[in-house]
Amino acid sequence: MTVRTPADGDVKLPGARDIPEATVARLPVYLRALTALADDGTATCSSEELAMSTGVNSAKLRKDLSYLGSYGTRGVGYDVAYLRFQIARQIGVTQDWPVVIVGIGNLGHALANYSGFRSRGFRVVALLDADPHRQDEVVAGVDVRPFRDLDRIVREHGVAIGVIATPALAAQNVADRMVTAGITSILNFAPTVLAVPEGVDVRKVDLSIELQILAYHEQRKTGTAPGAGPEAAGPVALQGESA
Amino acid sequence: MTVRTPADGDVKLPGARDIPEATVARLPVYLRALTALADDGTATCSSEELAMSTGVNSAKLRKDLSYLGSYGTRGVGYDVAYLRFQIARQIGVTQDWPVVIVGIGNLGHALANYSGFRSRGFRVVALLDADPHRQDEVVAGVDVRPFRDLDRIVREHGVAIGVIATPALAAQNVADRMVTAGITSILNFAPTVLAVPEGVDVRKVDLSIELQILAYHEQRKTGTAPGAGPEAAGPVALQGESA
DNA sequence: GTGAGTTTGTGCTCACGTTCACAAACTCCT
DNA sequence: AGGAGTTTGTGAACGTGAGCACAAACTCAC
Repeated sequence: MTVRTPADGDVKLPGARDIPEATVARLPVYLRALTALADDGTATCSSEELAMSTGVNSAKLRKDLSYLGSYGTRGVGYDVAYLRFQIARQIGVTQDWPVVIVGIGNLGHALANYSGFRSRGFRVVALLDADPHRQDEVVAGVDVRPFRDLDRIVREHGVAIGVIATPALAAQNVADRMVTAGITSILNFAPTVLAVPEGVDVRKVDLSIELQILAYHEQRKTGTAPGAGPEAAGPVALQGESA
Repeated sequence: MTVRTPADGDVKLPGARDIPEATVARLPVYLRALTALADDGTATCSSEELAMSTGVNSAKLRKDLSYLGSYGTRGVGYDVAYLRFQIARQIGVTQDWPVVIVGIGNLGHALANYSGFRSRGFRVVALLDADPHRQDEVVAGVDVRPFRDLDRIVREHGVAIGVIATPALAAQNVADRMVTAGITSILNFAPTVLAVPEGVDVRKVDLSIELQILAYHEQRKTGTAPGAGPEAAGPVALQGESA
């Protein structure tokens, strides 16, 4: 459809048009579904089928894909392998991104062992922890290094993405150090709001926030109170008025 | 402002007006910030201060809070303890919700040990795993039970919220069993799209999707390729046309 | 080649969420 | 008491996203 435009001024590189944020968030889902189809040996699929297995509306899916380009064939559908590659290219996971994980507690262990990283475009190049007691360990084939090695590791491997799995109190300091080292994208599992300079992206994953959102809806579904116990109930004014 | 409406038909219970989804997702963030302020002994805070520490726009914050009711004082700000209670009440975490975690792998361990659950309105009443080898273990003071006990545990404790931390292949089956047992809210860590009946809420947390979203933006910032290596570059047609 | 059937790509409309900007309501000082 | 300063609550404008519905473009059979 870029071909259709009669006299368009801006000459963008092909495939570099800006994709809506909501669409970007769904592309990985499509990518995963397409990978599953490819593994099953399916060669072609319609937007309806793909929509079914990803849980989105088929019209929305087609519109999402149309932002990448016109990669389907009317009357036929999408070529699974081809579309898969195009999405992977747009996301940028045709090659592996080196990542560092900071904080090797329970969660850090789980992340380091998560096989989905490797298979989906990421490679853990280092596990860092400030605690010297942990620095003997070898987790998932990668040995734990002292946190002060961050700069060197980031430089050597060209790391752009960092994962924070530390307690909340350490997170901001870790983030600052990451930014100084040259990391520009951070995935934060610590329950804190991080302050970072312009140009650095932060995404946050927070377990208890997710649960609380569920609790809100759950409360609306059933009466009010959780569990089987009796309730103290009552809106109870409790008004304290400033101190 | 409900008072303002001249002749409104629907008589809702006070505090039961419907809150926009985007606002609901931010309430837990406000709650956490207010808890921190209360622990510091702060009695009062303005929307500007609260906005600062939660990383949102102050106007948005005020509008969010206005959906709960009119709990501030003009010229003064919000009473920390009072607002905190009101938000907790709206979310429904004034009492603890009992939850079950299914799948005690690396991630399950991390979740079971996560102290933020208990302190933020949730109580892990059972850890379930289908693997008999794991059923001797005691994790975080809770012992691991066989998955088939799900129904009984849900019934006994009045569990409404379940967490899935199994491999992708097992997730749908676990979800089905949860729904049958009476669970109506599911937090899914497995990288699969779950099919559930109407009335059941599912929230998904997917590590590699988060990383892929970061990768997309990272790719736009720097040139194109990740790491320090040389690039194969080129948009390369690679057009395969069906198989 | 032509017509019937299928599936994509997209214009349009509506709903939701964000942000601005300002009146209303409060405190504090004189 | 009154005015200056502060902060909330919200109407209104704007931007983004979702979904419908349909023309355009393809395949296949004859």
